[in-house]
Amino acid sequence: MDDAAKLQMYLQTLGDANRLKMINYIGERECSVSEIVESTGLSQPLVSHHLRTLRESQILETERKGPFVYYKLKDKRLLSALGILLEISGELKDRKPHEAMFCSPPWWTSFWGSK
Amino acid sequence: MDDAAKLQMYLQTLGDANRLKMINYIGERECSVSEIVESTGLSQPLVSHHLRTLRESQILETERKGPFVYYKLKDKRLLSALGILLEISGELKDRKPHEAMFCSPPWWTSFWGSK
DNA sequence: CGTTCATATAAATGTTTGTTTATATGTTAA
DNA sequence: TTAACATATAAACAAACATTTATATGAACG
Repeated sequence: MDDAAKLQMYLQTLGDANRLKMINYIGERECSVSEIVESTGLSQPLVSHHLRTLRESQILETERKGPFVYYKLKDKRLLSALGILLEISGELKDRKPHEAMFCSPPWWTSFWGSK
Repeated sequence: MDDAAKLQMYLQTLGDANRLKMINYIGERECSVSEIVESTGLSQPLVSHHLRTLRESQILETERKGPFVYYKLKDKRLLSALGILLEISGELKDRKPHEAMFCSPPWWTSFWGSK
């Protein structure tokens, strides 16, 4: 797998509303599956499925603690990149720019409906 | 359309190998469709179709000059963001990092098979 | 051990998406 | 206006993907 393919896979994985919601909720923290299920309002199997995708794309990594499995970002630089992209896309037609969501905390408040 | 949706759309559009190839070829320049067709080796209708997607996502913008239509990036910051993402994804399993493709020229040589 | 809780997987379904083939629109020049 | 070139669109098809429902694995605790 060459670098173009890696980048493509990485971006494709990011380009899903529910997965972005999850990444946004996780941020710089470490979250259990049930926490993500609850905060996103998505079904448990759906969350688990997307988490698998995110893990296989190596965007998230896991650690088991007792009965819980915790997910966190593998590379925090992702937040910077998403910050830029959010800025760019936020300036597109029919809406104006605003505070950055990604980048540095607290950016996980109020935009995605995550609590 | 809220910002989450915009970001999602933006990322989804980026997450395609052929579209990335085209963006990579265009870079900071302004390119005609036939130039892109030739450099990518893709069929003309396919290129035209992807260019439409990129234009509708407001990643590219167009200018007509005589019989030619030129496409260029609407926001050059995209290259910085892609630079970060390329760095991150390049460090993933089964391959090691290397020079950045996006960011500053000449990053459009040699990685995508674009000439 | 057997029950309960947390998470993962499988099969089934409907939708979206990329690609091809064929054709149309638009521009220039003779 | 007709011919030649540049680009765009449409229909048709196949493959990929997100989602649901149902079930399985795995850990803790009585």
